[in-house]
Amino acid sequence: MKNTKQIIMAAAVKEISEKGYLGATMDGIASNAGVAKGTLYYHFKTKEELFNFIVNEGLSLIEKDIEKAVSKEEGIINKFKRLCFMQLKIIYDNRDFFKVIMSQLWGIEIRQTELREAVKEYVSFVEKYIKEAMEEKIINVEDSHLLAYAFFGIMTSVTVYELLNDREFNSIEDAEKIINYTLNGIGIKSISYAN
Amino acid sequence: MKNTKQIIMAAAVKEISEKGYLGATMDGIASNAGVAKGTLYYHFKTKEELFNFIVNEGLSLIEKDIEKAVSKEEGIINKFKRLCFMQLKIIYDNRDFFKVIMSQLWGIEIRQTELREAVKEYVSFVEKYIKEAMEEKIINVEDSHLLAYAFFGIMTSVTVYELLNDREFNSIEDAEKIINYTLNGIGIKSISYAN
DNA sequence: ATTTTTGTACTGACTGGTCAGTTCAATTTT
DNA sequence: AAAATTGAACTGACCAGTCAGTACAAAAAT
Repeated sequence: MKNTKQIIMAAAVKEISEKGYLGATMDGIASNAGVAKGTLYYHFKTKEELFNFIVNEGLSLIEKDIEKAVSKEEGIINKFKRLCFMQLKIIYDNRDFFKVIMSQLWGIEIRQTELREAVKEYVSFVEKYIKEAMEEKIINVEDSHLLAYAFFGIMTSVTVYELLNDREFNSIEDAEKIINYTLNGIGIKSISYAN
Repeated sequence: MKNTKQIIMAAAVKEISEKGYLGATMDGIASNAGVAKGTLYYHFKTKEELFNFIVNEGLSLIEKDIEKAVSKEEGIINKFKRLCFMQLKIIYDNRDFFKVIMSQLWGIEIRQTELREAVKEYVSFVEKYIKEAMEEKIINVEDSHLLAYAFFGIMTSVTVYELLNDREFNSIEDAEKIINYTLNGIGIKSISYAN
């Protein structure tokens, strides 16, 4: 009935989201999961292996979720809108997981460069949809790569917003506002700067 | 002549941006700065104090920079555009500092909640300009608070972009593209979702 | 003019605590 | 019976913070 590996992973995500990778201790994760420390090392060889497993498992589950929801939609416009909405929903539903990702995205340790590769793949996955929409002339931009990252950034700002305001960001209203900014921008036309 | 405190701070930003707060060691920072460990503790009481000093110093310098550049512009439209551009330029010029901020934004440790307070203040500072632009009906959104965070998110995605592609993001072209997405969006009109 | 004192900056060996990872015999679950 | 889990003791590397001492220039005392 109880899947020990899943329980350990959930406890680890919680712990790492709160204390960071180095701040999280194997003892803490074990006691949080309600298992003995030995059990952690029965399922995962090292702390790093546990971390990598969580990241890869998490990201691939999310990709499947998006793929499933988007494929149900008819027409590229609806598909793209659904992609935006799913991205927000998933970040909200997996806040702790995203905190782990965001906090570990920046350094030069092996686990961090590996994480970046995984995230890069995920962004490419999103870019696929953007390219499709571009080819159908649905959206009016020319650089799908750069846009995919801007997309990633605006969506993750949701988590920042929530964290910084001790506020539950879950109203459909707010999600729609964010999506609207993404799709329509904030209004001022054209720009040119240098220096 | 040489300002030891500044040298230490620069070395600390570099070290923490690469290894995170916990991964960075006082020994490493000291040797990186070319001073003895004791010198660190002569200038800063603890590692945490060093961290907090870096964050507050860094953010207030940036605010001053933006204030200065924006106040030179005439008219709210130009001011707002300059704000966008400055934000991108500052992130690019202080990549390591921003990596420190981004990696430490997420946990529940004291230094992290304090950092969030500082960043919150910074976002409020940006929001001020957005509100101004809203009141003058220059931009067509109604929620300045939410927008300030979306703005923060899209701008920081620049750093993610650069990191994930081992690419120097510095061309004015790319900056203009990002600003255009921010101002004009990516094209699809209106949206409504629920579930 | 010289000696003494003071304050500031800096040094680096040392300490005490922490934590990943190990080991393994005993128990429980399947 | 085999697989999974427990629990507790142990090791050794690592690191924040300490502290007694050095260096030295400038001010004060003689």
